Amino acid sequence: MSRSAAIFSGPLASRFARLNEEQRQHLSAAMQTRQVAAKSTLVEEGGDSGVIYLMASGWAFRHQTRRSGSRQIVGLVLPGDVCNLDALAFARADYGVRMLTSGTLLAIAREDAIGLGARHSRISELFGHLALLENAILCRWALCLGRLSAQERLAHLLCEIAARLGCEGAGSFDLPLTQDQIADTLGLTAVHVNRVLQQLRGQGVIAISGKSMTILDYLGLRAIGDFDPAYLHRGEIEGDHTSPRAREPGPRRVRQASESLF
Amino acid sequence: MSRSAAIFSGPLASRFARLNEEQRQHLSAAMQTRQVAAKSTLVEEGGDSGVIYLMASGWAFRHQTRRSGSRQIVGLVLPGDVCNLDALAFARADYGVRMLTSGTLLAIAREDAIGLGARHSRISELFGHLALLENAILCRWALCLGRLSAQERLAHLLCEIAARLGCEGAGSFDLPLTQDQIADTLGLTAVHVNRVLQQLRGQGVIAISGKSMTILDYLGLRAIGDFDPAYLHRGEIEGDHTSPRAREPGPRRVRQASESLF
DNA sequence: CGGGTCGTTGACACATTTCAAGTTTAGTGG
DNA sequence: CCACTAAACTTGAAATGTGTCAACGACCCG
Repeated sequence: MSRSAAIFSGPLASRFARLNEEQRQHLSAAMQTRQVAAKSTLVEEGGDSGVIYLMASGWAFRHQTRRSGSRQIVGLVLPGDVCNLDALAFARADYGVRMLTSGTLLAIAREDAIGLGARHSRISELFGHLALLENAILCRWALCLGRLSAQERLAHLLCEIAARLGCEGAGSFDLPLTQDQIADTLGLTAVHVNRVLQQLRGQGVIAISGKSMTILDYLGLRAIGDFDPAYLHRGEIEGDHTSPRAREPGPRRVRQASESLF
Repeated sequence: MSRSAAIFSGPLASRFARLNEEQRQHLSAAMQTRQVAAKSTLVEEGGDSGVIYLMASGWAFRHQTRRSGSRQIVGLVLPGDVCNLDALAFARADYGVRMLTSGTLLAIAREDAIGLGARHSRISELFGHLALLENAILCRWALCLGRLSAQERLAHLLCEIAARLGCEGAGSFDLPLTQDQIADTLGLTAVHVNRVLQQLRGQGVIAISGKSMTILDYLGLRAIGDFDPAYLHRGEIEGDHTSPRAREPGPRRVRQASESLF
């Protein structure tokens, strides 16, 4: 029966579409739902990562801190994302995770997630793909941090958020980030983020009222931020079960080293 | 038998220490050795990623390019690393990979690697851990790019390279990067990299002659770059088979949702 | 009503870039 | 082995994007 359907609803559903009902049952049997408040800390930087969290609803961010105190946000966790995948490999968290909004999490013990991965190749494959998707996003962030101007970075970030939320094109969404947090994401200061936001407003590509961000000219914003959504690989993880046979475990011929790979 | 011992020698051995002889046999049966010249392109940015490369000896870098032409190096591939792990998940490469030196690669067809991962949970677990290790490094690079000064970034990069090469403490190693490539790694210009290198030489923490980089004062360099090697998780991936039983697939009790995870 | 967080604005400082010209080094062909 | 060329490295002066410091206003929540 569809107990799993109840848990994997909304944004989580598409991320876990590749699993069959049985696999989803195994996962949901090991998971617990938890409501958390805005600003609550899910994972302490450098702390023990005994639990892995899935974001069912709400936003969070991953952050690293220097001894000097300055902070860099190294990832945004949107609905459907895993908060701390790195717990699968490492017992100690490299980054902290804090909620931006209140939200609903699914929690699974680290050892249980590892065990499920070991016993179900599709689950472990899914974890791997999610990790590689995070890598792709981090690579792009490195490009933005290293080679884009402040205005370009801001435009790029807004495009990425819109794309990951699935609300591309002109439209509005709630942006629960303070200018301080945007600055820590883009490697800028809050003062400068403020000025650049007003530039973008002045150019008529975005509009802001409170926490609500409206993209007035999506193509313009894309052009400013040099944004190409290919790196997000949307549809590649979610929709892959259009050809599920090719991925089934089982006897498979492995190419011998004598044949040419080149 | 120990054909795999011949293939997984040197730096690759420690990375694959977690696999048993049988699993290494499966991998090596699907792999081919290839010698490549310096500056050769392994993966084209945006191109098809049909083959996954392991670096047995030599250095390479991963890079992404903007439409404007400016380039960011998003990863260094050192001996023992996988060049393009992302091929496991995506058919199209997000980044290009080019050799810095001549080198020896082990190549495996994308589908074969996926198939091996599906049939051997330890292999797929290993892939996952390597992906998460890259993730940890990328997070740190984001912190460096966003929040460190030019001198700090350069010191941090040199510390990271020394640590990943396993030659920590004072010592020399060949650094096959041009100042241009260092600049593209750190989000700076080559001119500025040159100036900062000379600052570090003036402070007596490093010495350069040709391609040879000598760290004269490792602790000083660490202090300048705010470097803490914890994020490299050395020993955690390689040495994990101190407790291999805990990782064996097989019957495992999964905590029920009624128990508390919190 | 009060206090803190967040946003806004201005003037100034500075790290890094840009531009430009040289020098050294490495690679290549005769 | 030398001559030649391109790539890599150096150095200086000037331009500029972003940071810093400081003050004030708006908003929210208790």
